Amino acid sequence: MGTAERKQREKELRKKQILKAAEKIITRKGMLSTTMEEIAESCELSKGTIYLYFKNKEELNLSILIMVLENFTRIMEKNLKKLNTFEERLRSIGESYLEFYKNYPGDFKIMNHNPEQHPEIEHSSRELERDLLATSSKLWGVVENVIREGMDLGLIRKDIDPLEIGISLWASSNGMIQIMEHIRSDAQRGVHEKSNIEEMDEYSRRFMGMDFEQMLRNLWAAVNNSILVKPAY
Amino acid sequence: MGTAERKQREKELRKKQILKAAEKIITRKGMLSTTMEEIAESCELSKGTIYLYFKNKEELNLSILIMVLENFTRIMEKNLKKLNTFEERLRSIGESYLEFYKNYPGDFKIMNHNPEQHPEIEHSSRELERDLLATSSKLWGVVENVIREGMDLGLIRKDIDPLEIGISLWASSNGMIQIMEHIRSDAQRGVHEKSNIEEMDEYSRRFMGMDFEQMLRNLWAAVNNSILVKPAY
DNA sequence: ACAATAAACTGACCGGCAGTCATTATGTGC
DNA sequence: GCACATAATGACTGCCGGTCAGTTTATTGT
Repeated sequence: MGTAERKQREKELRKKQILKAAEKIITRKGMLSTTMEEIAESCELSKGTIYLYFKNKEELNLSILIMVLENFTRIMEKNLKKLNTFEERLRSIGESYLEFYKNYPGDFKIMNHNPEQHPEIEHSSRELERDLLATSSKLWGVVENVIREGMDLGLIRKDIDPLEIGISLWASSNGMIQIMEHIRSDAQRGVHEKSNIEEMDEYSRRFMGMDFEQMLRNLWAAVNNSILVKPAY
Repeated sequence: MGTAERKQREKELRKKQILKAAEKIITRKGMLSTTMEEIAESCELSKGTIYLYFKNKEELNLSILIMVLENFTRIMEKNLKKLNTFEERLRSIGESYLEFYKNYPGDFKIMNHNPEQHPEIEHSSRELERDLLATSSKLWGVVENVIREGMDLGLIRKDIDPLEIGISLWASSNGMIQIMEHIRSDAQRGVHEKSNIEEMDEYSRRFMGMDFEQMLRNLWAAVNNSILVKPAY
């Protein structure tokens, strides 16, 4: 009798529906401003029902984060598949990141959202934690593989850890974009509609006299240069 | 008659007292978990009074952020003054950052706290915005000056923008530490007491098999190498 | 077809917190 | 010691995350 299985599938489906609906709102309003009530309304359920599928708001947010990370990894992998030379592939990682930031600014913000810890509150399920760790590990792994590829080709110094480079690139990109968000929000607190690269560029130029994308590319170049056997000065 | 002036001074003093008290709590509990009531209690005032000195919680948080940034800039400048050679001074910037992270983990968290924007809510005062921008500009400026010094000595390539390097270093360091916080909080959601370098290192080694400080230093080296005239491989 | 049982769903309610405001207390000038 | 301004208060409002007793809907056994 497949009823139990169908029930299970339906339950998973509902969960996905809620996640999708929540993502839609959160990408517009941000995690903090979005209320559980709003999410419930948008998928035509009551607030209580949401809590049948997610223990609390934090778990819901975490689940969305996992979804977004998976999505980004997919994009990055898709872009990598199209390319043949190692140089292109190394460059492609940064480009994917920038592309994601441009095309999905809301999701990007989710990706970089760092939840504040409340020591008193009971923490989210171990399972979800493991999922998140696994998902981000997979993401870094993709970068790691490209670096490793470069090592095999003798193009990248073998005395460094490929994962370390992956994380460095990732970290510095995040940091750079965050600093830009900071500058933008300092400059235009509460007035803007949504994050986009043109706006970012404008502020970047206005306040620091330089192009944002160019800065990001230069930073990547800096990291890349230091890992290549023959740096391209 | 100096009464008005004294009143003014007293008002400023109160504001500082509130800020100090708030900082003390926030460094322990974080910005989100700290309530206005708690802050009020800790400086023996009522909640309403706090709102006479700060328009809302966001403005209070922003004022604290400015205070923390000023403090960090002071530390960085103090460390720079002690050193004579350019190489030491360049290195010192990164070390100051790490030192601040180790010694004032709560303040460090404030420094990296990115407030979510609520478009509906009226934004904070223009004056405060300008203060924040001026303060962070001053911070980057310190880095910029060291880079410029290196250029004058012919040790740093002149075809790059010193401010850009300053921001890059700052951004990548922030990003790196944030990613570590992420990993740590993924691994140990809600269980830890407070941020400290030993704990960070433990997680860094456990999950990525590498030392956190070493990673940070390597990242700085990467950026530095790409700006030096003769990279030190 | 229908009762028994389980599973999904609801929304009124609770507690906590940001922010408000009518009222009270304190200090200053005359 | 009175008039006035300024500082401070805390009860109150509205919002939101989270709960739970009760209701609706689906499934199973006979």
